[in-house]
Amino acid sequence: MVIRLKDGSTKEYEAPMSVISIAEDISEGLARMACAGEIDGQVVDLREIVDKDCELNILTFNDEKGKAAFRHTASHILAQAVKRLYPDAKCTIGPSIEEGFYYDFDMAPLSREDLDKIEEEMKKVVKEGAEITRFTLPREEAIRFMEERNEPYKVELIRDLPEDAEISFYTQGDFTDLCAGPHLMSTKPVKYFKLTSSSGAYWRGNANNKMLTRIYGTAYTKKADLEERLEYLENIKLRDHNKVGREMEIFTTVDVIGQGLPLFMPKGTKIIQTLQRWIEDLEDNEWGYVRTRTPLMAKAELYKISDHWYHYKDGMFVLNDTDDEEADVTEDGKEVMALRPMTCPFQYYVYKATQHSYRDLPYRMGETSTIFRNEDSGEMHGLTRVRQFTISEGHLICTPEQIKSEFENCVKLAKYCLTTLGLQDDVTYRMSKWDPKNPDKYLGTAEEWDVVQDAMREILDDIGLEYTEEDGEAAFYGPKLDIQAKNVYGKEDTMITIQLDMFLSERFDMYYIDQNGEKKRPYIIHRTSMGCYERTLAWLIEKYAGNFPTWLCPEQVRILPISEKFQSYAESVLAELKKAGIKAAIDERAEKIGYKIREARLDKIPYMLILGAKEEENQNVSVRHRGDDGDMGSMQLSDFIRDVKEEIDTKAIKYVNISKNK
RNA sequence: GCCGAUGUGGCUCAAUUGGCAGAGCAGCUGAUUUGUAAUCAGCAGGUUAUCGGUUCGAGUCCGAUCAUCGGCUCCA
Repeated sequence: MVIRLKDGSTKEYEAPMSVISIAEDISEGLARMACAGEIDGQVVDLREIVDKDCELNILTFNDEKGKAAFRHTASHILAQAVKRLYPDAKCTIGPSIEEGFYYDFDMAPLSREDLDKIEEEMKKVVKEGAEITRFTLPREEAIRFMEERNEPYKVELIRDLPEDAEISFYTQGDFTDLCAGPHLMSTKPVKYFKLTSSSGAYWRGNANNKMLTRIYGTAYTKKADLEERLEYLENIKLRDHNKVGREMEIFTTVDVIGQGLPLFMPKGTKIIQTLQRWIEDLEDNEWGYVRTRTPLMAKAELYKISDHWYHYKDGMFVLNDTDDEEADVTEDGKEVMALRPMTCPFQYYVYKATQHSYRDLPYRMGETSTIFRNEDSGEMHGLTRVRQFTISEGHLICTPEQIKSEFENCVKLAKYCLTTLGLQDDVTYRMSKWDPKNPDKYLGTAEEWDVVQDAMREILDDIGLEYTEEDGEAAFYGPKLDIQAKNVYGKEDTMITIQLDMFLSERFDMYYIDQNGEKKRPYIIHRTSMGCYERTLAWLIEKYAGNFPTWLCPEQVRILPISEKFQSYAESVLAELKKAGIKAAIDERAEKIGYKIREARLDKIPYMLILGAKEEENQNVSVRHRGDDGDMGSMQLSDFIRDVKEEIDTKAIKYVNISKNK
């Protein structure tokens, strides 16, 4: 047989051979590094026997799939250690994940000390360096095998496998686990690992199932890589918006006000105001939007028309609620109301308030819209998951012919916003589809969903966007293009969403008059340009570690006179800056200049002007910025103002900390 | 909502087995008038998240509630 390798070369063998033997034949070093194989694009175990011509790739820790096999083996080592220390623990599943691995056990919760002990036991397992072997069993024997070992979750997993599935097991020393593989050849190479945390996790990810104990860990081939990762986890605190944002006095929370209800302090408010003014002017002046301002609450009736009442009532703050879901008034005659969880129907009524001809379309409505969602108590987090937030909301009412270009423009606008903020490379695009297995959660029929999803896919393909598709992530009224970003901890959130709605114009009886004088149903696009201000601000804090682009900074220049003698000069400089529309302030404290510079840095102010005798004499300023090499020397004030103004006006991203998140 | 951890001045942290709540930074008042990461002195700041219990005595032990954090689940 002829084996083609990654580098284009070929190897010929008379008899069938295992992947690992072929790796050994290529080079001893490669065999040592090998984590898994890839035959014609299919990931396989190192023990896989190759018996025909194929393309073979030996995967090492440097390949994502090799890394996964390595860390999956680490999760088995974890399971082996847990079973030794806690023989009653029941094994469930233990996959590799992006930055490591986890394993879920049915056992009592663990403390950090427990994790340390398990880690010690894992070190013993690795030191023993047991060979890992694979075997398969027929279905009934496999079930019996796990029943004998008192592993009910494994039995359940086997029973749920397709009838024709091959049921494989891996053994390392005194531990055997049901597992599809692939795995390393022994436990020996997994030298550098760390158990990072433990938490609860539902069996099979279902909240109705039992809560298991999950142990998270990470593993590397090199000590330095592990240390780098652990150091990164430590340094995350310097970016974490929830910590940095509070320290910088951007926002705070108060126990008696409640969960998910952040208070923006003057600095945070100024940043949001800057963003909001930018977005509103941008949409209205350059993208053809009209602005609306609609109520924050409405009668239950409205949400019944939109169907939110039936699909989303648990997520709404309902006022004067009754036991009778259909009742529009309480027993003592009060109207049942709800705070709005979205803006859609409100803007629809703005559209409906006047009659529209096809000539009026597309009709693009924008609103800086505050909405309320009654999130479960455990869900709130900093500024990224809150119960009240304000979104750059909008709905576009258009004819069928316009839907494509309007959708495309929404994507362009979102991309423009992201690029302006320097976030364009940190996002992924996801087409969020309905869940065909769960049609009750959605309006409409499978046929209707197919039509609109196909339409969206066609638009996305035409734009040439790179995107993934995911079932079960759609809105109940239509599919979405979600623009996703990860926070510093790697958790993904939707930042921007653009949605196609095919049902609500019918429900709200919206129409336009076409060329023939006939009433026609418009199409609706729900969209946001820059998402919600809370989440976007959180993202910016983490992206720039609080060192925002100058145009967003609540204080752009701090004036630092070296003594009170230069107070009047400082005031004249301040006046010049203010006249130019630059946000500046004088530091009037009498401390040493070095101390003031440090304070300005902690406040993450972009520019510091140092004023003393030299500057006053020359009528100039000594400039430092917050970057690593902060000294810009002295220059004429007018030159400085010109440069800063240009930076602000063009929304340039200069002198900000943009070192990449690892 | 579920599992776990945490909660002491604005911030960071102390407080032996249950035995007088303390320090640094920030703040305020003076003094100092300073050239690139910390000038000196003084003052003030607390019902130890809240409520209840055990105890002669609770920051410390127990219970409940609230909030925060790490996850799970959820996120129109």
